[in-house]
Amino acid sequence: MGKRRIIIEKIERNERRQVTFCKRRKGLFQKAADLCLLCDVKVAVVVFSPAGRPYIFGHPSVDAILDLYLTGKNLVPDAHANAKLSQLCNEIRTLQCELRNEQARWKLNCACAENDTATRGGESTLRYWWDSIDLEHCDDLLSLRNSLEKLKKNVLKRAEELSLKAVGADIGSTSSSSSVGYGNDDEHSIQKIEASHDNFKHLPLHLDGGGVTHQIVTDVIKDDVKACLCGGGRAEEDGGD
Amino acid sequence: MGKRRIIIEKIERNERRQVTFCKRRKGLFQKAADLCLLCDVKVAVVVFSPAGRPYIFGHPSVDAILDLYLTGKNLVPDAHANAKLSQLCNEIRTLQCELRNEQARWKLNCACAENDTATRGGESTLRYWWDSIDLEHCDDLLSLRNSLEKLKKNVLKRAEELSLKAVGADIGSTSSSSSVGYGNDDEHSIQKIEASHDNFKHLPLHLDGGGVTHQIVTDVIKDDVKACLCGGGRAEEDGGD
DNA sequence: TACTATTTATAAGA
DNA sequence: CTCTTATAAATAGTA
Repeated sequence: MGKRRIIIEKIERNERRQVTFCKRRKGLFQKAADLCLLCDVKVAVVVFSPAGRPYIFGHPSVDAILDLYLTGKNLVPDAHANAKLSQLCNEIRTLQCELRNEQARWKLNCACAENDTATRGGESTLRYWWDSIDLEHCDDLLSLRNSLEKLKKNVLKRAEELSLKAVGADIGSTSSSSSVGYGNDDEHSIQKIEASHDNFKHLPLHLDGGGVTHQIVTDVIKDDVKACLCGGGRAEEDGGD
Repeated sequence: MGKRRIIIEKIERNERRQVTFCKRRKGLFQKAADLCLLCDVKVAVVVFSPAGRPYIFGHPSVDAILDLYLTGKNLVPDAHANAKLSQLCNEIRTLQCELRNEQARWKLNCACAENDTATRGGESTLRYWWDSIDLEHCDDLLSLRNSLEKLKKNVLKRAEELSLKAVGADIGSTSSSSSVGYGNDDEHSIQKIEASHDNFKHLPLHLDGGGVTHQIVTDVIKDDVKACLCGGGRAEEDGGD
């Protein structure tokens, strides 16, 4: 959202990074505040600058929310599984971000090469410069895409195994989990975890909503993505563990 | 950022609120992730849905960050004062949000009244419909503005008193605060708190950056803002407590 | 700091 | 939910 698109990676120039930190920290806190008011929810945000200086936002208060979170983690571990789901989704989102970066870098190269070609027949239904890249006809990206397909299958399978292992016994028992304010959202509940596998059928493009259930899945993803980025070396085995 | 501007207040329609919650939660987590990568900082976000379901984001991990925060709070209280500053700024931001809402509501009314007038001479250098409101010539808003001026002075004064009380003794002693990773940001440090009063000279329009130092200030602000919204009843006394 | 040109995020609608 | 579209917000680069 600036004068030009940027790659989401560490900003090396110190001063610029500092400025961005201020701007985006403010933005983040504002978003958090909006979320609180609009949806009537509790939100806590803790940010540590590189130097270790803490910045916080909390509604109704950081400490109250952290208490709630930490207490709940101990008292209602199965409800807490939900949190892990969302965390996993977020980690995946971060990885996606890195993937997008790589893709963008490639496309930047391609765009330079195609530059003259594009100049004459400039019809420009394209909204972004990388729209002109045809994923199907780019060998590098094609292999990347294949790797992602594999990745998707791996994740899906792991998710299934792990969520069964982690919450299997709890699914169906609708009680015993509303002590500290933990409970069911509207009409949905823990069963959502079961349904969440479906969301992973859309990986790697649609990760929002559901989730998976275990740290290991993250590791799998990290390895696979790494493999993808290195040229699709691994990510071949379908099951493993 | 939608088809039309919305007021930041609780969405009453249940289904719509749920949708917004999902979208904005995702957005918030995405922003947090971006901040981590771009600025190489640690971020933890905890969100509790109305039903008490927890959603979290953390980099490197929620628990690690909460540990760091809670530990630091106990061990290095003066460094932790920084956090309180940022929290205060955020509360103010939330209040500002409410003010904006009131303003928007007023302007919406005004806009309806002015509607025909605007239709003919439609030069439209205006980017938003409320740009057509002239603060100087609107009696209601003028009194609001006056109240805000008073508010600003009150806050400024309180900030001074309280930051002296809270950190006074620590200013100048540059040691004793780098145990848990807490330390000075770049070249700035606790002295920043001292300088932060300056930021309040820009209240109520520019609240980012510095901060004040105590809960009471928040209360003052809340009272004054409330007074402003009720028509500028109080917020007159300059010193008070 | 403030200012814009742009890119993002999202409120509605299908 | 998911996808699209019209708009409002956020913010990168700049003076």
